Amino acid sequence: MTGPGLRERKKEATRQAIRAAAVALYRSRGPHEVTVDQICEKAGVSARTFFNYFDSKEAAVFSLALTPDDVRSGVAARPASERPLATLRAVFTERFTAASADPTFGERALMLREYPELWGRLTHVNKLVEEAALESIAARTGLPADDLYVRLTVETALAANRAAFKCWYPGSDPDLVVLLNQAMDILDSGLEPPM
Amino acid sequence: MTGPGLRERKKEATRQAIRAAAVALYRSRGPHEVTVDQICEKAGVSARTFFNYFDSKEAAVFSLALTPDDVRSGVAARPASERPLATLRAVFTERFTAASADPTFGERALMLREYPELWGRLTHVNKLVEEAALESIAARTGLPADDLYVRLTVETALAANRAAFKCWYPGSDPDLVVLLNQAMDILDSGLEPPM
DNA sequence: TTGCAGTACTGAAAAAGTGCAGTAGTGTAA
DNA sequence: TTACACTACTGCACTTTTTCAGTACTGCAA
Repeated sequence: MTGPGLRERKKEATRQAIRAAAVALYRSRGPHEVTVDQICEKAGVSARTFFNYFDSKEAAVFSLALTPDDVRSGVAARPASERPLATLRAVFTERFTAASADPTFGERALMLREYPELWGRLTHVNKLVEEAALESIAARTGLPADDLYVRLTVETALAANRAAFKCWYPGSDPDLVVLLNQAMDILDSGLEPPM
Repeated sequence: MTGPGLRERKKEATRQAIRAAAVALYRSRGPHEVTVDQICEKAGVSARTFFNYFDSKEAAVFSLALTPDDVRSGVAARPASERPLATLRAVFTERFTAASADPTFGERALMLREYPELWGRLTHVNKLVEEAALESIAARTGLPADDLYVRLTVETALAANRAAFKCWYPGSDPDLVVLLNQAMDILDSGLEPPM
């Protein structure tokens, strides 16, 4: 009822302050002009604390809304009878809903639009997410991870993700989750042309 | 140039947060209805931390703008040739100027006006301030602390203090320091009626 | 009167955060 | 090239804050 203790809440607040400061500086000065010290000063935190939270400067900015562990535990929590694509839709929408609560989420999206060269930093993490999804769906269906159906399902779900994310304008309608659901609906309809 | 370190600044911020929360709750709920836990919750701090900063619930609210040590060191810092009343004026105005920077100072004044029964809590501290002033002025003049001139000077200065404080409406002109100076001017003029 | 709930407060241990000193890499100017 | 300044990052000692497990007091109801 009372939620997490004071310690947890303050910890999360610190993490959030660092992230917010980092993203804001990346946006206002450009990724190349930002130092750890500046982030720390803006976040009201010492450099040492910064590195207690993030392994690197980049990590503060690129910690994703969707982690491999999210995917694994999310898939595991869904009923086994569910269609794989429906499972991934549920997991992704659930994660994005949670991410929307993070004030820096929209900021980060805008940052990526403003400095597209930063997309490169995400490829590695995206690959990890994909692998997690492959493994999870494979385990659930009993198929091998390199089965065509499994691969296609995962690729398709991630494609819907990317499409929704790129169509999304943070802070304005429609919501990212709405867009993602629309994309998934289109997939469900077999990519029927929308008339 | 860079001022106190991050640690010192955060410490002061915590102290201030506790004081602000305590005074605000005293004002909004009345002194009797406030618990330490409520103050802590509002200040975003654990109960233990509260007691690391203040010996008691009351101490958070009644920590004075003018402490005995302030008086002692303040007087010692003034030139020995100065008239005792001028010394006390300087010390008091200097302290009140500093206190005005404290956002809770006006709040506390209003609290005392709203709950006059709280004045009683201040008598002990006021006595300590008076003693400090007596000792300091006595030491400076070479007179005994119970000398009439010394006593009168201290009592008079404190009276000016009280008068200014009670005439003052926090947040509006004239400033507390201005009022104190006016009171001291009147004393300097030998309590000439203001025409 | 007894028991109980709530509040003030304390001590000790663990966690979070800071300061410092130092290593390593990188760009830049002489 | 060398030298120097700046930045990223680490290890360690230290301080601050939280958590937990208490004791003591106070008002209130059975």
